[in-house]
Amino acid sequence: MRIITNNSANGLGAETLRRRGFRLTGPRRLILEMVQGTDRHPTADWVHRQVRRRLSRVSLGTVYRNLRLLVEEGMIKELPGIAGPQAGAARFDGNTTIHHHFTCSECGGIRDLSEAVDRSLDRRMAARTGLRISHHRIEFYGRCPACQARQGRRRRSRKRR
Amino acid sequence: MRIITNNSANGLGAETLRRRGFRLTGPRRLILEMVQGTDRHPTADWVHRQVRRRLSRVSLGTVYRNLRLLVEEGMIKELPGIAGPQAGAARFDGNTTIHHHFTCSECGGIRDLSEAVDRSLDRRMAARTGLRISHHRIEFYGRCPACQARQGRRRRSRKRR
DNA sequence: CTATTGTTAGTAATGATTCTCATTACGAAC
DNA sequence: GTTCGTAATGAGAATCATTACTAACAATAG
Repeated sequence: MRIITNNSANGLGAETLRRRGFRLTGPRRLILEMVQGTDRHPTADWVHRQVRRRLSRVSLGTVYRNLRLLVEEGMIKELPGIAGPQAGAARFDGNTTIHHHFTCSECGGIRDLSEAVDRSLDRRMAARTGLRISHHRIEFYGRCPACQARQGRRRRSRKRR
Repeated sequence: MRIITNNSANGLGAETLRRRGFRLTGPRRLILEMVQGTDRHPTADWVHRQVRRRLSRVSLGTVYRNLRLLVEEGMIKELPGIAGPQAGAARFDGNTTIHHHFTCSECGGIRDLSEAVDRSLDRRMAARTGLRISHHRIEFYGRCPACQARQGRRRRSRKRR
């Protein structure tokens, strides 16, 4: 499985941003870089911790404000949260192309899948249901290699979140 | 599009419940009925309001406790939350069969789709990635008929949650 | 009947997120 | 470079969803 990283390589440069009516300030640039520079589908809190390592006075509110802004501008995406353990916190994704996910139902980790997206599925489903469909996303579930290694020996202690 | 309702029709009767070590008490029975009796993928809060109409002293804590319990017992499911407006609250589903969803990206409403699930996709993806996949779920996105009718005239006022 | 365990309402506590507001940074015009 | 309007920020309060805790009560086993 190839992990899609897709750093930097989206068409929006600093000029585009300025044209759109907002500046690429220090905190904002760092927040964007952090989300784009990882494939961990980070939470706001994780981004905050990372940003602080370089700009220590950045507040959590600023991180949230800018994550929302970047989502609105289409520069990053917000994932539908995961159910079960670790739910409750929003996850963000610097890879704005449509792609599928594999979610480990044990540890809650999410991996991008690089498999091609079947656009014809949208058309077929639209035809059958009469709905206007813009796109779809497939979520695969199972146990990730790491959790498999841990071989369910320890009877799965049910931990919340 | 057919809406899957699937009330009542799962193999677990009252005896099974008792055997499993918990009683189908008044509040608990109502909570289960409410989730199974709707296709709205309700939040805990919605269930609470409904239950109260019949048993007014039921507390919100009881609703949460029992929803989690019913999920653990496999009698209902918890959905991966939706992104964007209205995110932040867990959604539950009385239809425990694997099925796909259509999410309106405008109002956040979720509909069940009755289309067959392609199990071979799991096998193919597992072969390609080496992951152990138990199942998948397809989320379709678009605007629902109701929101389409509202024809984006009113420039979409961005409401949060 | 009595000990044990399950269930509850009510409420406090927590975690994630948003909001408010006073302050600061920036860019354009003078 | 001073001034002015606006965008952006940090800090903390407020809000929302959820969980944890507690004391009381009910069902059940022995």
